[in-house]
Amino acid sequence: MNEQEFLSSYDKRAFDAPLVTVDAVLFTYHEGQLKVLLVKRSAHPEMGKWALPGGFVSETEDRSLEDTVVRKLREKTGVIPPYVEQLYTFGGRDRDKRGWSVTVCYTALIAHQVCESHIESVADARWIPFDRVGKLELAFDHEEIIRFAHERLVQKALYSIVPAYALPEKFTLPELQHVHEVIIGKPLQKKSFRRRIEQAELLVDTGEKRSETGRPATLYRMRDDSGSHTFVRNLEL
Amino acid sequence: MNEQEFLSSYDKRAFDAPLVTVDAVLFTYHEGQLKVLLVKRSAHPEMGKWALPGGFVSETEDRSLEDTVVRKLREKTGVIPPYVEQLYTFGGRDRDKRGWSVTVCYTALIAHQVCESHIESVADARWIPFDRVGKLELAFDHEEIIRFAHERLVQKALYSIVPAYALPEKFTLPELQHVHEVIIGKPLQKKSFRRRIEQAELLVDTGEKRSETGRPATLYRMRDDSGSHTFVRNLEL
DNA sequence: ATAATAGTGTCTTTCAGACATTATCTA
DNA sequence: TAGATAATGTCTGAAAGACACTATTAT
Repeated sequence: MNEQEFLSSYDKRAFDAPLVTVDAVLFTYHEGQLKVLLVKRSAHPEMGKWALPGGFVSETEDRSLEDTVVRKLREKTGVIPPYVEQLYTFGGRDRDKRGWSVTVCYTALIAHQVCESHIESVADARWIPFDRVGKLELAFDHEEIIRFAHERLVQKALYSIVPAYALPEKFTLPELQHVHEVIIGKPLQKKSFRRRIEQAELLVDTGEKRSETGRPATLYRMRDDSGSHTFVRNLEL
Repeated sequence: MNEQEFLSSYDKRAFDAPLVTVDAVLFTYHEGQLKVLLVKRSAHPEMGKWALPGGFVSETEDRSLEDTVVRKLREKTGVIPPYVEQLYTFGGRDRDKRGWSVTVCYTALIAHQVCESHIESVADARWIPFDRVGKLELAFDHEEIIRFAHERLVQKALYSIVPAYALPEKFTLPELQHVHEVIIGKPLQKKSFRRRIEQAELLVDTGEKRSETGRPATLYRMRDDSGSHTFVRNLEL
């Protein structure tokens, strides 16, 4: 038998295969807090519980796993988040009552403001403060997944400015520092924080200032590639 | 309908699901080189090409994805590698001619010596120098996966001593440094390399020495948790 | 003694921590 | 002018880079 013959006689459905889903831990920064997007399950199993946005791969709509996660996130937020990165794949016999299952999980970040109106229009989606995730009963192993995503995000906050994707296009340095502080749960040295970002030239001065109370702060914008920059030395935990 | 009723009437096979496989990039250090374990495919598709060790999840044998990868690696090497970590999940419509597929990939490390005899007994498995991977025509997207695993391993070599898992239980510091140098493709400062390992107390002096030519080198053993230690500062790339 | 490899001493450089000081706004 | 917040100056400390030097073996 040659490969052509093999492929034309091959039937994927003849084998037991795990369920495959894609889930996203979408973080944002709002009202001084780190928040996670959760969706109330409207179908069995685990109906009524809060869960991560996600769902099954569509063999017709999706060419890749990224397509799946982006499609799912756009359904809930109305936009494509500027930062989407694969987190980890959780798989096992017992994590879903329907049978052996695999979920490919992503971490995503977005500015609260750009999806606020759309999320309010989606009845089942809500931003939940990260601090309160422990108080909810989440579906499947989604609480574990959120904790895992958070741990990874803490590391990123120590050696990159990836958390900037949780802010609007223009933001101030004190704002960005506060996002980092909220993520890692500890205050940072203002000087150290600014110095490393300046030296690596990761932000562009927009020329604008934002004034609330006190001295107005400079508004910056990320450079195109500054999300992928990693400092050689971590901030202290 | 309640959840019980839902579950008893649920049929996984009623839905189109991607193929799910698990693959491993198993590295070792031998003859001064970094090598990768490859397996010659004996079945369609891509029959005859070199591929990563791996295969389908077994719903009966495996309780988790780690079970699958460990089972597959033990089949080829005869032992369970001391370091197995999830790398990335590659998925898409076109990566496997059988249809939409997902492969959950792992990076693993092992000492050459502990599996040498078993691999020689497995007709289809071979250690390939990492440098020569580009010259082979690999199955599926396995070359891309190996490059990805290597990039991740380079990072680990800069901020951890994870590469030590590619060595036997007892090894010398110059040996370990050379593994790091071969991985990152660049010489390192002897003093810097030793200093950080000593300060973090990651290795235990076995009291033994190894003598080849020149001054005998101290033989060390890893501490139980030293694989998970990360230095706060990277070595220079 | 020489060659070879292991291991140390020590000065320089880099960059984060600490924290005082100055700058710029509003009320 | 006082209060608030933004931004800087500058000293200290920790850890890596560079590279010369010493130590221990075999021949």
